[in-house]
Amino acid sequence: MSNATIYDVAGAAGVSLATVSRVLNSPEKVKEETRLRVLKVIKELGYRPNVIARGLASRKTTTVGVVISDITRASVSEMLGGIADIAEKYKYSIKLFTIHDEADVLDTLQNIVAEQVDGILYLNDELSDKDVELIKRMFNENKIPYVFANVATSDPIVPTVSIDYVKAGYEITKKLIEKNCKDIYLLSTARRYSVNDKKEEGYTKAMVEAKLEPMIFRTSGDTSINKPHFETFFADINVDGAIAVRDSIAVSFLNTAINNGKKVPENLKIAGFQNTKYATLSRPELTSIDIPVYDIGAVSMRLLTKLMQSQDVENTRIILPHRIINRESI
Amino acid sequence: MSNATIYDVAGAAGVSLATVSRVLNSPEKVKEETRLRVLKVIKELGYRPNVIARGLASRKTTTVGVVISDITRASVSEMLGGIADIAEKYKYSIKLFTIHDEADVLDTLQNIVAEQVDGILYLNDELSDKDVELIKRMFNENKIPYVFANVATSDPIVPTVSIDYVKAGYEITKKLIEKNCKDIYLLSTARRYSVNDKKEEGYTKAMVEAKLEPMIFRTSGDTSINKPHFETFFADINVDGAIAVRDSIAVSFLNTAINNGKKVPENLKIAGFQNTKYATLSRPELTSIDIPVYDIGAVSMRLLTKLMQSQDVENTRIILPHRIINRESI
DNA sequence: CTGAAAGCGCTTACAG
DNA sequence: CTGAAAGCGCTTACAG
Repeated sequence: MSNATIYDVAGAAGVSLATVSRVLNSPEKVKEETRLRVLKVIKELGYRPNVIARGLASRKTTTVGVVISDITRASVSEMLGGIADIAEKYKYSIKLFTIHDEADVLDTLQNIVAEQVDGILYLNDELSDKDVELIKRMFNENKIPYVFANVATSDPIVPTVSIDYVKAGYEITKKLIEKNCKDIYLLSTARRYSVNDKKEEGYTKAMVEAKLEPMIFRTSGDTSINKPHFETFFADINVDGAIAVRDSIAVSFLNTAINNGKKVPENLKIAGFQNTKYATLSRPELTSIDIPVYDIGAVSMRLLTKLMQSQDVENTRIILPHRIINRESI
Repeated sequence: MSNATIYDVAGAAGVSLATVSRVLNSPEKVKEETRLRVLKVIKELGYRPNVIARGLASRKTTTVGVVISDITRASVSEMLGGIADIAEKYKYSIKLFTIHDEADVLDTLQNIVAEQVDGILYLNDELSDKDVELIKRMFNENKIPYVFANVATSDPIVPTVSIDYVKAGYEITKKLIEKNCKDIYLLSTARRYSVNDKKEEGYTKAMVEAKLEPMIFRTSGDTSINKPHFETFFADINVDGAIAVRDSIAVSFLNTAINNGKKVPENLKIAGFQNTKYATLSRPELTSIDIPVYDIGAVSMRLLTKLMQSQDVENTRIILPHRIINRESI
């Protein structure tokens, strides 16, 4: 079946292999009659150019590397969906790379470069500015275009697609304040993610503006760990508002609150981040900030295609809109 | 940096490029002294072999293709995690392919073959036996090893890693029957997935054995669609037990039941499939069948590595264990 | 143990 | 518009 090579096609069509190659890559240079004949043979033989050989000869692999740190996080698959759809549209293949240790990040990056991808998409929300600097230098040295997706960096040069997490944190906090909450906690993660830092920044700004004291409670994203944390929390803390950096944390907090006799939203208002299925499946349903994860993936990939084709890009720092989805918990 | 080629290394080490290649691929054939010298130069120059050139010359790309139909499903990312971990261990790269239309499946498969991957992992739970037949033939013709992950096929030849969905469906139904439920519904999807068919098969078997009438209610996985379905359901149906093919469907059903005055588990018992976070975040917490998604990915990938290296594999149809996680909803 | 040479399946100037 | 030839960066028999 499709183990025919370009020589087989050339032979059967009575042309040289150069002409077959042109039919595929710059058809306008081939006389229509010849082109049609070659195309016919290609179809009959089920010929598909060997992508590897083409990659070596042309020095373009039409492959992008997608780098992910924690692949098991739910939002990743949705973002991959956006990436895959756009990649397909522009005929790029996707190679997946996972990074575990901060330790071997450099080694992994070198491997990725050796894989000869035409561009790189870096998905990550827990990168420090130092990491970003390292990655940036690495890719620049090898002249390989890259885009960060859903990374909150302060570097003004790095191509990024994200939302404005500071603003989102600010807005949702403001909303609770307007509803007369005074003791508003931010439920964040013990591990520092750059995007959570931004949410905290927005939260803190709103609190300080309202002359309220910012209070950040750090716990784990793992329900079995945060549940006991929240139990002790309710034992001795006054709280009438809470914003969690993830929906799942918000729902876990909400359930514990109800167990402890709190009425939501009457005397405790809760909001989450990400607007996942958790938000609609909780009782009461959760107000949450919708983050266009699919779009972040798709727009990143689109931006990367432009960069790979050296197109002029007016803006390499793209902020996508978020919005608050109002439900019953506020 | 790492734009050095094998020629640069050979030159700097005073050997031929063949020797450099041997140091990398069959070091035992090279005198230790020479090997050490070459290795030193490789390190100094930061040389990494061009993966594409190697792929062309050796006809092995050390890349596996992972084919996914619905990439946005939550279980996919966990399965990818298992795949990625094992792939890394055995030094394989992962190329991702998504299939949308049943229509162009053949075309996509041909593309994948043209990508010269050494093996293919097919993740899918909605394949018909006819599709499986097609895919099988395609890959066999091109002599490319493959494994189906989480696919329920009846074909006894196809390499597969999955759980016994019939048994799981049977066991959970039996459990409800033992708890004296009589009117037990299976909440399944309108769209037919092969794994859901298996769950239905097990459910039906248990019901018939107990001389109860099997009743399958088909709805959507989308909460906004199934919620109104469930509202009308409760308007005129007697039910004291329900098994949903997914946790999210179970939780949606559970919430609607409670809204309609049902007491769970007192007069309605509910179970789900997959044991996701939804199960622990619902009130009451959901009893669910745990499916080792990460393991399915990891074991599939491991099996594929064996197949790619033409190792003798005693068993190419692997059934992983599942178990019922008992919580409050039963 | 090592090197010279052919070859993997393409692309792409260079002639004509 | 088309063909002959060099080359992409490796691997791998084949000699020695």
